[in-house]
Amino acid sequence: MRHPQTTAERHELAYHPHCQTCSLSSLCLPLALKERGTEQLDAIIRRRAPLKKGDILFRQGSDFDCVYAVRSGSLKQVTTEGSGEDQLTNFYLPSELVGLDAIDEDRYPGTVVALETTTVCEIPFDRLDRLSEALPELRGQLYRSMSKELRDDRRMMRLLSRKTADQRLASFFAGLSERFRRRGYSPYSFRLSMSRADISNYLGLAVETVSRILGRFQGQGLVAVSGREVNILDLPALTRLAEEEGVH
Amino acid sequence: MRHPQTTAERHELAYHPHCQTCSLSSLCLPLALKERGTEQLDAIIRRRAPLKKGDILFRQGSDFDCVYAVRSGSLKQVTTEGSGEDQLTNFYLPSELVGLDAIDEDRYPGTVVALETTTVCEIPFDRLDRLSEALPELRGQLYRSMSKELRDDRRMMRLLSRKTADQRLASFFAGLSERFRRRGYSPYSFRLSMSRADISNYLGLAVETVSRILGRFQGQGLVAVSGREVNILDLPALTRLAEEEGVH
DNA sequence: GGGGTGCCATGATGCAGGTCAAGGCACCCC
DNA sequence: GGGGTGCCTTGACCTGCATCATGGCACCCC
Repeated sequence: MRHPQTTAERHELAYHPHCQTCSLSSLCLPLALKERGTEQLDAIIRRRAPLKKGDILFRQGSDFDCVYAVRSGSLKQVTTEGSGEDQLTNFYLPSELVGLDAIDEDRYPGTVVALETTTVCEIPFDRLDRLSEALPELRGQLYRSMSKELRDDRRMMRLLSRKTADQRLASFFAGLSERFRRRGYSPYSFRLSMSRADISNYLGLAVETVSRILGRFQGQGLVAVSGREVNILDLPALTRLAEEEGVH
Repeated sequence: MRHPQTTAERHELAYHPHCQTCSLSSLCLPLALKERGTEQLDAIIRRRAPLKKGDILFRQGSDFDCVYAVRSGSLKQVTTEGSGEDQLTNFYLPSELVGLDAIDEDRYPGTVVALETTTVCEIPFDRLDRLSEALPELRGQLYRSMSKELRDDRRMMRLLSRKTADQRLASFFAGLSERFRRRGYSPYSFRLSMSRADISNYLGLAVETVSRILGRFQGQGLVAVSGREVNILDLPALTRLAEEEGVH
């Protein structure tokens, strides 16, 4: 994804790698915390060397001990089951928490891979849990993060079971656009960090279908796509298309 | 769903309607709690009059204040979006928690309806949250419940995006069987509390497809179905079929 | 009994999107 | 330059499942 604030972030990383000064604190875990709480949270967070594109944050089946907050870049979660093909279950953008679905079984249920150069904050879950005892706001934020992920999953199920290929792609772009907007980036112009194959896998379509529909959208003046560079030309129409009911 | 313990449960309801004596305590929230904690949890739980088939536990969009633990019976969660058709996102069985996906937005994201006579325990979330401050085991159990639901959702996404109609139905029956087994009921013989329409909606199929495939399964000696009465004849084969990779 | 209603089954037909195959373009390394 | 590799696009064809339509059965109420 594009990083208009790259320079600022580099500066911040070098000099104040703390929640207090992180540009994401209003979206991320510290959201509801007061000064003191943020400091305490900060104390248990470990920085990690940036991941390069294709680097693995953790592997499916390995022991769960940390959740990760995305600081910059993006990742995908991939689950392999049985003799089967992979299923891409999620993309993660800055401020989102990775690994919450591992708490229950104490093992990560999928492999998480960086889609580009990516930095994350590593948070040992047992310490986070203990800290959430003393900080009701942190606890609430954790509950909310998980609850939001549940809601998003339900939306995804709806997409997969009731929407046509066109609507899936429209939803995907509208969703990305919205996520960028909330993070302060342009909702109209961005660079995809994921390949067509990733998108099609995530949306439950064939790569060819994604390609064709993107072409069609282009023809209809909805978007302008060139490789991974995306310009959304008619967001309202895209949103309308995404919300229209499936033909089922 | 069938209730071999109905008499015992009625007895329990009348005389000791408490977590301490609930037959589900080893599956439900009190799972990891000690005596003392169970009592405290018990103190904030409200009983509710049993719901009859078709009764609504709460409506989509109404204010969130409680989560509910299913005590007996079963429910479905239905989400209506836009101008559209309903999407059935979940079935809930005894010991499962309903409403966890409402925390984030403070409104229930779907309507929850009883599929048969159903009793639930009503738990005000703010009090549960506060109690989870003092009881780390309760907190852990809450985190685990949500995490498990996240994992189940991912499995559902996989089902919806990669599995054929046959595999979806095989997964559905194998899953139900497993859930009954864990609750101490027969994994081979049970009564569906949901209609074919519910099943097809949940699995992202047409009712007709469900009907046809059930017929085929019957012919193959996998199950014997008569109305809502189900006998699983070859669970291993069903499981194998469910796990086979989609043809995509 | 007759007719209404809800739920399920089955048959005929069509289409959205998967599959297979081939080609284009950017980039890299020898 | 040439050839390899990764990623995307486009075209031709085919199939799994939705859709439409009809009928059966159980149950209820008049």
